[in-house]
Amino acid sequence: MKNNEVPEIVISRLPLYVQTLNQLLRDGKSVVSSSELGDKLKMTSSQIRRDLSYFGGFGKKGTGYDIISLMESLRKILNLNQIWQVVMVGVGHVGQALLNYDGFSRKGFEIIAAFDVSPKVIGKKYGTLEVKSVDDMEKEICTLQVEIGAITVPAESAQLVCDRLVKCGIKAILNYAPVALVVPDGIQVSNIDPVLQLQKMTYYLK
Amino acid sequence: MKNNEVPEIVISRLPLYVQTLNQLLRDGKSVVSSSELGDKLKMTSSQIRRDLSYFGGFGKKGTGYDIISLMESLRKILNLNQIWQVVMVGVGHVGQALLNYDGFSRKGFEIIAAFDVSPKVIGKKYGTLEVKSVDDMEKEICTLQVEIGAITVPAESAQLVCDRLVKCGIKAILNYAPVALVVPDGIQVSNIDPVLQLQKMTYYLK
DNA sequence: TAGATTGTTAATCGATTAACAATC
DNA sequence: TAGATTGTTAATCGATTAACAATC
Repeated sequence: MKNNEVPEIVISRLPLYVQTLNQLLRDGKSVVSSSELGDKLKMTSSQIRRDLSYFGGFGKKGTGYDIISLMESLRKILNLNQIWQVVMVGVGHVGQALLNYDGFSRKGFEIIAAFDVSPKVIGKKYGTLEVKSVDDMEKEICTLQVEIGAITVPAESAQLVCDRLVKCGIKAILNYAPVALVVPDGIQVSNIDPVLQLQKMTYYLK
Repeated sequence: MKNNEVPEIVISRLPLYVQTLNQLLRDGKSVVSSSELGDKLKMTSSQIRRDLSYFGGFGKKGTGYDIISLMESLRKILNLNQIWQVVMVGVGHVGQALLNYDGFSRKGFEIIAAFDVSPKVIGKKYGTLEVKSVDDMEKEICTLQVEIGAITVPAESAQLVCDRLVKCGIKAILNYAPVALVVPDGIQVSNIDPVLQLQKMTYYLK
């Protein structure tokens, strides 16, 4: 790490730890060692202890980690003890699947607004949420404190939508469009493109 | 790298190169240098040249890379010059979105069978594809030469579905369920979990 | 030719792993 | 106490970058 920042790759593993701890908890366990956790995640116990040590000491020597308290610590580090509001742009098939996906809300992410260009979906309701015209996007969200946006529009319009979201103060973007978005420094982008994933797997096939 | 294998991280960048080359082509360019490509992808030109050099020399000194021929070479390396058949299990909201997503077929991935447990969707047609009962999965696909499976079932049943797919000869799995699947050596798994992506971004927010 | 850019090697950087003293 | 496992440091490993000769 450059100064005293935690490497991004370490951060990206924390949600996996939370997920696995949850699973262990559901299996009825209450304590776990770094090597058990490592087995589950196909990682070395060293790496897990090293990762955690960036944030402090969470275990008890000779015993391991209390699952609930470790999970709580990690959730606090990742800012997961709050409900994060999300704005969605594009209510095609992917957008609709996301609106219907309860995993979002169960994990603390709430879609509070959805926009589209098509009169076919504008006005449509998903639960209590009504799809609005993308023309009204700035008016609707720039005053709110939303920090997360989901882009589920076609590739051609993704960059434009992205620019507009950033202008409205969005700081993190979940991008479903198959394009590499250009954003200013300090804006997080996560790309979800199943085709890229498939294309790297086919290298190993045949 | 251990022996003479290409590092996985290099492989994972190749589809991005293909994507960007496509974009440049659409913009009307026919030649690109490693530094231009690096600018687009926020990478150093060194890294791009190093990555490509694992597979040979594709450029011309003093000039750069012919976009079409580099793209063609990369597509061949990734085995993208064929149509890959995909079997899908789970036709809920996510599965339906995938069935309706034309990006799959446009990029050479064809969903040839879809299975579900629910009588509500069994028999339903998406284009020419009819959803079948998951009970018939083995009967339907074990004899085929499909190598790719998409798991779009709830978390609870994902591992079971995964085991059955592997038994049918599936070698690569696109997993939409929020669980870490356990698979035998040599089976590729790519996880698509938007929540994990969101959870690593929230670390940097607030 | 002169300028540009590749392909490749060596240097650097960062991440992972091994080892072990501390201690529950 | 003896056994187990943490937290941390040092060693190792692998990936990225810089540099440059080759050459289009």
